Amino acid sequence: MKRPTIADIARKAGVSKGAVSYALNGQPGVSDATRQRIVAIAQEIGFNPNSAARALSGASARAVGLTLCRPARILSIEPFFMGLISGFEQELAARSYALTLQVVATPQTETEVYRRWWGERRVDGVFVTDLRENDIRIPVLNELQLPAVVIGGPGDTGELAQLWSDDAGAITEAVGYLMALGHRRIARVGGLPDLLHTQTRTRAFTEVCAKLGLSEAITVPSDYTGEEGGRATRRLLINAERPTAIIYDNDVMAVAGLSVAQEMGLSVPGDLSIVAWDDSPLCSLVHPPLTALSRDIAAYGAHAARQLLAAIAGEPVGDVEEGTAHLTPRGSTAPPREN
Amino acid sequence: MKRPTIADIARKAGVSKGAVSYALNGQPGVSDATRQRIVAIAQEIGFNPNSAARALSGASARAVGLTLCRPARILSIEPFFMGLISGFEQELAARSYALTLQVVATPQTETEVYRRWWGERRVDGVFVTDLRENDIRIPVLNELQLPAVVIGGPGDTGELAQLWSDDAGAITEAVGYLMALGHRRIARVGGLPDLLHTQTRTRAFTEVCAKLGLSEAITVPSDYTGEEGGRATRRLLINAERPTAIIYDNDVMAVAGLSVAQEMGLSVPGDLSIVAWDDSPLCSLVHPPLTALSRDIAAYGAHAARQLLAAIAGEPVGDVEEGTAHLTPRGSTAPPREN
DNA sequence: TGAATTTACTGAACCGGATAAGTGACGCGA
DNA sequence: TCGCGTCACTTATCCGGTTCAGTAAATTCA
Repeated sequence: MKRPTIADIARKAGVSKGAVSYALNGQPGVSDATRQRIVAIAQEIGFNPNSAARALSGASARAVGLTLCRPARILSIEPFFMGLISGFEQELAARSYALTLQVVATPQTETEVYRRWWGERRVDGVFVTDLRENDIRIPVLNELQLPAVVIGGPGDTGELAQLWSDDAGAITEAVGYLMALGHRRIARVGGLPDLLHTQTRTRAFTEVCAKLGLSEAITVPSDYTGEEGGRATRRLLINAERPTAIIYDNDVMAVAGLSVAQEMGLSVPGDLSIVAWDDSPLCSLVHPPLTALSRDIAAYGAHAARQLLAAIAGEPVGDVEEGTAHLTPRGSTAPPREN
Repeated sequence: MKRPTIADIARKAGVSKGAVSYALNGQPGVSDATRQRIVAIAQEIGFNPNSAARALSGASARAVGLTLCRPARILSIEPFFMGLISGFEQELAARSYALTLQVVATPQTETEVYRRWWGERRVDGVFVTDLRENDIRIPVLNELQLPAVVIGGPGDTGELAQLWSDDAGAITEAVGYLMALGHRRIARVGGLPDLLHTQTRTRAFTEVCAKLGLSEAITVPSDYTGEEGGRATRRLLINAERPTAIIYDNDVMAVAGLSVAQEMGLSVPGDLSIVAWDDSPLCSLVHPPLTALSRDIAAYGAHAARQLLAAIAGEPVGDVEEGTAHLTPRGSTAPPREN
């Protein structure tokens, strides 16, 4: 089956290729009557502009890219990215931009993918997640002048637009809530320590605990996997002075932590309260359901997509802080047992 | 920054554009010495062929598409798709094919996306998941002659290649195992009933139970979500003659089922054994860890990608049944308690 | 009424590769 | 030594859009 081209439309309408192009793109240079005739013919024969031809003649590729740099077994279970992607799509689909995905092993490979995409003119811009300190991807993107939105800061991204969520506010709310319940020994199982937003959270956690008079605000670094999250929990709970509440940097680790606590014979929330950061259906699935810091990840992604499209369009795009996650109390938190 | 083109390379090497194209694509028509010189220059200036130009001059778009038709909240937590995507990427990245993703709401929209992708010449082929009975996507793909691999059959797909896993074998193994433990009342919480592979599983479950002499092999339909899985579990367990073992069509529902059982005061595996279909890290996270039907989903995806690339290359591609999932016994299964 | 401007187009160049057709130079067999 | 085939290229065309320069007709304005 042959794909219809603007030449086909031009022939049918009895005009030139150029006129068809103007008509379909809403450019001036054709009369309303002709435009309507051309649009009708395009509709009728099911015309879709060849994206390659379009991209080649200097216009945009109408595609944006996302690289995911996590091992497959983490990606498969981590709800965050799929939520983010769903959010991207809401905006992208509406303007018929395609999303190109690539799973990579290292940040080094990510920069290579950016270079290739740029060279191939495959994408008009990219989403950057998991910002690190002195992130090697940032200078590459700046050098290539490839529009990008960086998710997971704030950090030093040069000219690139950024989007992050108010992690300090969220952790203040969580710690305040646990203290109001009567907890005094609160620990945190953190995400990958080299990610910038993990560092932001750690700093905020330490500060807010200090301000509220909690002497020992321990953060155990972890890596977002259930195994590590469980291991970190075990380390925390074998202490004589074990915490009465633990905040986890993602839901997967929180579920693992819950499981470890139950396995050690501790009751949740009686002996240990648990708060999960990011509220996926996972949190409501387990028993007891987990108190979580909820934020609308799809909305977060949609916002990022709008920013990226604006950056691609050449509009000035500032850095944006998304709203604070709010606490959704469920069965995993309660006042600590007197002992 | 200007992208290097073959014209730049041609100028540097003192040859024509055509020679460069032949040299870089391994075509005959240039001497080894010249070829090496050209390749070296391309390397040096970091040349990547413009994908649009390539696609336009009749070659392939070097991209394949995947549409995902599940609501965001299911996608985010369902580990299957991310595992599949990781598998796709293993093969695609190796041959520098891009993966274009689109999240859609209905199968109807999927067909529209296929038409658009075809018209735009954006992809060379597509992955089709969640095959249904009389699936409306199949005739569209056959009409467009768009290469495709259908995952989740077997079913009637005309000329399109198919890949499915041996669900009957897997369920035979699971039921056999539970019977060997002494279970006689085994139920199943199924996935979306209109998906073909769910129907295959249901049929196989009924058959194998009948063959092994289990009179009541109930399948409760569900939709892969935790909520529905939990609800279905509750319905099963309030029966006087409640099952002593339940097989779930995915891990999310199994986890939810576990949670419901515990909430109802039933011990797992003492009062109820649980088997999950598809073994994600989720199964090892909960307490007790879930016995699961494990299959290598990434390998499944990689296999599908190889098939799709072969179909795109015009090679004959037959239907393939992937290996049977094997049972990984964990703490959620045990002999039923005497009562 | 004639000149200037605007409208509604057409024709052709261009983007950057792939590729068919053409062209010398060279080697080799008769 | 002629003719033929092969090699190593070059030249030119094509893919399907976008866009700029040009043009004839219609309209505006003095």
